[in-house]
Amino acid sequence: MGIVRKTLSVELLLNEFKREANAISVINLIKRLNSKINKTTVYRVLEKLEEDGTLHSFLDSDGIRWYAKCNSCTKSEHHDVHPHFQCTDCGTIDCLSMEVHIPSIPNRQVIASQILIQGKCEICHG
Amino acid sequence: MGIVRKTLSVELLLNEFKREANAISVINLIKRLNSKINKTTVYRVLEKLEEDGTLHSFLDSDGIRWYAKCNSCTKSEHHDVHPHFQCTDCGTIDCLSMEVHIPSIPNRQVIASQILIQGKCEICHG
DNA sequence: GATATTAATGCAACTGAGTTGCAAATATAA
DNA sequence: TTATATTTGCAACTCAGTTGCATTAATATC
Repeated sequence: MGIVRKTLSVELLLNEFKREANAISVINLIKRLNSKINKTTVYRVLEKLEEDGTLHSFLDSDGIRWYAKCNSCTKSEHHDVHPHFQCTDCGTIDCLSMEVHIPSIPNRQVIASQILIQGKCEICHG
Repeated sequence: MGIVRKTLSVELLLNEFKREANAISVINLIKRLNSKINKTTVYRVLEKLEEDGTLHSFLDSDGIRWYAKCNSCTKSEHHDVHPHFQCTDCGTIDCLSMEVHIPSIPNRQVIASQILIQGKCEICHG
């Protein structure tokens, strides 16, 4: 159903993404907003923001859920299909603004793909 | 440390992969071998078989761990780097014997990548 | 602005995949 | 055959994420 009411929880969560260029794990968001929002609410608001096309989510190599801003998605069309890059040193994840071409596969219909690239980020690589 | 002793648990688990072309989730293996092997042992043996380069593991879009046979990996070299395809209808996952090219990224060092493609498999696509 | 309606929230308890510590069992070396 | 070191089962635990329900708060209506 997406976000219907402009509540404090929605505002606080959107704020976190305004001042953060990278993706943020749900675990981290729960910690950051610990004194202000209940963890159940964090999960529920994030889910709605994803439905709206405001955020998108994905899992890292440990199965932990992360969220990041969408660039040009809407409620009906989610076209934020890019790889995510996780630094093996600092753990930071960010969205890569590039396309990885998935070749078509005989007798199969490709609907979506999730790509997680692991390596050293700009800072830790140096 | 990998597999050191040829135990019944190792044999039973390897058997499951001998008669299965596709990947198998740990959950499924625990169910299949429920009366024969304790779940802790299933996790531990799979871990060792992965160290040996006999199996490789990955997570699906729900964060559930799956295992599949390796083709040409050894204890020291794991080069089974291929995408996995999960059918959104039947849930089956299999390894795709193709390479997806990950372009090099400025100022970053790419170490590994995990690609999960979702769509309709050969059977469900029909 | 006051009140009714409905969505959103907090809380506590739960779920389920995966892990840990330890004593008992079993494969291999001696 | 016995010693020793690995493997196993069990029970209890961890922790991310979910559920049900009563309470609170945002919006619509009067």
